[in-house]
Amino acid sequence: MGGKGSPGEERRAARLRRTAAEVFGWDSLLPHQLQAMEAVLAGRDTLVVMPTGSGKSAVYQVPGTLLPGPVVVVSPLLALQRDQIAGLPEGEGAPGAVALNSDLTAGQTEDAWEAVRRGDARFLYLSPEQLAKDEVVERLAAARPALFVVDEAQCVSSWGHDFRPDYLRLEQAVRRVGRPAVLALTATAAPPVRKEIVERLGMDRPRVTVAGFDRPNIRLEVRRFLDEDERRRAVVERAAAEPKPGIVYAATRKDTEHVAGELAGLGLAAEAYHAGLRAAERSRIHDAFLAGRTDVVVATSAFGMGIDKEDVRFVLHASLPGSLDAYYQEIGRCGRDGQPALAVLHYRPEDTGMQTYFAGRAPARDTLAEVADAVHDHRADPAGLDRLRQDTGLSRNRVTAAVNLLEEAGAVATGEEGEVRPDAGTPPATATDRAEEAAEAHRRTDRSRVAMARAYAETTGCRRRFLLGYFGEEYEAPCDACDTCDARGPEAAATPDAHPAASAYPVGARVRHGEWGDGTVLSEEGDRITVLFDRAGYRTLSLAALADRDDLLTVRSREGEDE
DNA sequence: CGGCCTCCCATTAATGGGAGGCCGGTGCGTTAAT
Repeated sequence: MGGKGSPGEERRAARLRRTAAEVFGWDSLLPHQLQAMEAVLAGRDTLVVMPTGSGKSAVYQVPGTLLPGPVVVVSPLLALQRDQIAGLPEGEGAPGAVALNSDLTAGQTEDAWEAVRRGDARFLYLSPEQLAKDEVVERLAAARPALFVVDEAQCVSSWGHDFRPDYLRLEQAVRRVGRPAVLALTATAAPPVRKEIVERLGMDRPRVTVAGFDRPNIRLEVRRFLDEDERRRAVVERAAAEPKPGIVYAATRKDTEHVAGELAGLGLAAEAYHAGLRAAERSRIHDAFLAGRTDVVVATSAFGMGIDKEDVRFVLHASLPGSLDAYYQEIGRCGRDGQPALAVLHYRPEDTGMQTYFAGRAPARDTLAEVADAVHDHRADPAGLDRLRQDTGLSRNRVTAAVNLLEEAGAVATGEEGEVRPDAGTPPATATDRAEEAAEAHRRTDRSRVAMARAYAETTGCRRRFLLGYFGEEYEAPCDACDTCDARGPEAAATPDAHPAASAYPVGARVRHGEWGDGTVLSEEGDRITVLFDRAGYRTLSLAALADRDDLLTVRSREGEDE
């Protein structure tokens, strides 16, 4: 930033400003927005991490209007696709948009493609699953897209490994449609998540724009409980007492019903929300909340994406979330108007049990072996995912997840037409072993994320400092807006004095540990540092112990240096 | 891994306790049955 740039940059900035004003009616662009838009317009791969409501969509909409071809936008929810299209300007000079998904009849699908072909639809919204279909990829390639956008890009990391494995196959899709520039957008991504997004999408030396994470108007609290009934009572009482509207996140569908029932019994307009409800019921609750007719929605993690409501006053958690990535995303839904808001985590040590269970599910060895065998059987004439599914009788998702792991293990590779080729030097049994190791590494990482969420719940230091440190931002405590800063007073809560050994392991340094391998130093809190190991996940290490054994953790390079 | 439900048993007949088993979150797309 700073206004100085090459003549090319200046010209691009001027075009972007003019388009923003004339087509979209936006008179000013934020520095972060403009910076990312310039990179996109110049054809660079770009990663943008910016809070919801700060104009993230504009980063592709404005340059997308100026680019010479259609813009593919991968979006995880059909409801989100509809919202995005509804939010685009209409009228003369405005770019058209279509969504391609299972809502459409065959005729509507043809009409949509025709609109893309004629250039009437400049933005084309798709789920990652659509891009798993050869026909869709071929038609897209023929349309010569100028930009490939991945919205809610944290899904690559959070859903790609199991729940929606097509997220890990977007790189193939990008290549097959002609390798346009890639733009990844997300509101919440810790450094390792950013790294994974860049790697998994095959982004090339991307321009990275990260807006500040701190949300100073959100007060942070954690309450610890031993007894489940006491916790539940505390959640209900707090939700009843605080200014409305608010959201309560619970771990299970049953819990949402239970808490919503109790709140309704107190006379509040409270609703339970989870994926087990019928679609009509879900959208009714969603709309009522946005319209201000609901006091409290008690929900599982299903509720949230696409909630753009400014005046949410609190987000309570009725149990430990699976990661701080998820937690920060969820609490980020309150206080968007800048007015005081509240985030309280109600925690029991037992909560880690269920989160670890959720984190612990990897494909069965039998599944991996069957898929590895099927790929090997087709080595003379490599098969696509559909054929592998027929051969194995496994579900589409399972086959895709297994192929992803085999590919990560270097045992198979996907070709230009979606065909899966075995590596000639890797017999199926070896491929299965290696894929299993890759799955185990993901499991360890997921479990270490649960451990980090627990560490947040149990920290005695400033909560804001802990959270921001997780997202790679240094913060000088006290924040004066969290329970630990309140309890200890400004002096006690201040950033603890660094241990003398801390300077040996600066934040961002790449390190190697005797047992856990390579990793990155994420944060330092007094006498401890937290390191994210590539294979072993998050670990907290005592600086005193490290000082005693200076060969245990060695620094390989500092931040910004090449290894 | 923990919570919750069911079942069974004991026993001042209607509840209480313990053991065992099962379930637990996110969405797309496709398809079969009305």
